[in-house]
Amino acid sequence: MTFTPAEVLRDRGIAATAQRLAVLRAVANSPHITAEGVVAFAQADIGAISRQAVYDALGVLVNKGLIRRIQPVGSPALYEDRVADNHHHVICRICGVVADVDCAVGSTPCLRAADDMGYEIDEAEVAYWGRCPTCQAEGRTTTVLDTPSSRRQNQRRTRPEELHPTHTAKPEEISRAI
Amino acid sequence: MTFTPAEVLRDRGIAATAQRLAVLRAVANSPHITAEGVVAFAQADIGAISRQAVYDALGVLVNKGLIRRIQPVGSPALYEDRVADNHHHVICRICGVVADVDCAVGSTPCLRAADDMGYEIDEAEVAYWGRCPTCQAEGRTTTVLDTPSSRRQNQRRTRPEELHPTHTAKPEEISRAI
DNA sequence: CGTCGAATCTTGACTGAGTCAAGATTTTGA
DNA sequence: TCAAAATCTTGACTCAGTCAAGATTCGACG
Ligand SMILES: [Mn+2]
Ligand SMILES: [Mn+2]
Ligand SMILES: [Zn+2]
Ligand SMILES: [Zn+2]
Repeated sequence: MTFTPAEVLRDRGIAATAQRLAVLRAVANSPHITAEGVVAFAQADIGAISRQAVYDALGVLVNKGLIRRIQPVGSPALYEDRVADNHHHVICRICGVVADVDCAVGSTPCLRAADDMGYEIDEAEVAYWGRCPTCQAEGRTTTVLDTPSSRRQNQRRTRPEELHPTHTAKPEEISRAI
Repeated sequence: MTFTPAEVLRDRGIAATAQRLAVLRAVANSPHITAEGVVAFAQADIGAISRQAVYDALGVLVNKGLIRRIQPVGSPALYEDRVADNHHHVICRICGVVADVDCAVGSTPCLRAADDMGYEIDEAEVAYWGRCPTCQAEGRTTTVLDTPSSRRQNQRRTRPEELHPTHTAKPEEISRAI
């Protein structure tokens, strides 16, 4: 037995409104979509929906585990319906495009810190940073994500590893890494 | 030979202004401080400084590698001067407090995705999520980070793993994890 | 030392992404 | 069917940060 989206919503204990169903379709249709993107899609889909309703729907759908919210630095939140698996995201430093990646290290990689500082740790969230195939092909080496004022401060060609020093590694170190 | 902060700044090719030195002192004084925190500290320190000057200074100091910016979800950016090593952050889901953690898996953990999607990956950024010792001691189990509207939607006791499904693991899985 | 151009700082308006609050509408389960 | 609860609409509002233009300061050079 397969369930309609409306049944899935009621099963989770929330009302199956036209707005929520439209939001669900928007997210299913375009992975890593922004809230504004959902607004546009859903308005085209069902004719009208308020921005607040979209934010509310995205919020409960995230809480109920039907969709996932990711919040890359420097970008508004993105939503996707790929919730069943463990996956991370790789973000292009140049153009900001986001892609899914599985993690190499088993099913719960990096889920232990060297010293947990007394915290009960239940999740390790990983964001990979790099340069996407398109930006490589176009030979782009400067970010288009910087603001004009930071670009002013930063006339030299910025090498990415200078921006994000943590866990920076040379290619051969990457090969060695577990 | 040890260098004065002013010398360090000039060495990196930027002017040693009173504002930048005050920002540097603010960050050195309180790890994981917000920009607003820096404004307050620096104003007490040198009498007056504009908010824009603080943002500008934080920006160039980050670009020059003298300080590090971290941007936890749901929090304004935080700044610290611990830049020499690889370290990550663990964030309390209940109260939002941030602590430093080293990563367990060698010096470049998680720096390889299963499939790099054609990206040139140069960094893996890890955020650990959990419950801090204080919140454990106080027996707090509900977030104080949610907004009122999301709290309205979310009457049941929220178990953290329901909020952040990625890399969720039971304790025994954590023990098994590399 | 003084000077001068570049770098930096101040001021104040402005933006994007998201939230709040109150009242109207819709959904659901009895 | 019908009311109570949940949800949606509207429009103001907030927060963190950015923009732009002009004033001030820094520091390399003479
Ligand atoms: Mn994804
Ligand atoms: Mn830190
Ligand atoms: Zn790109
Ligand atoms: Zn806490």
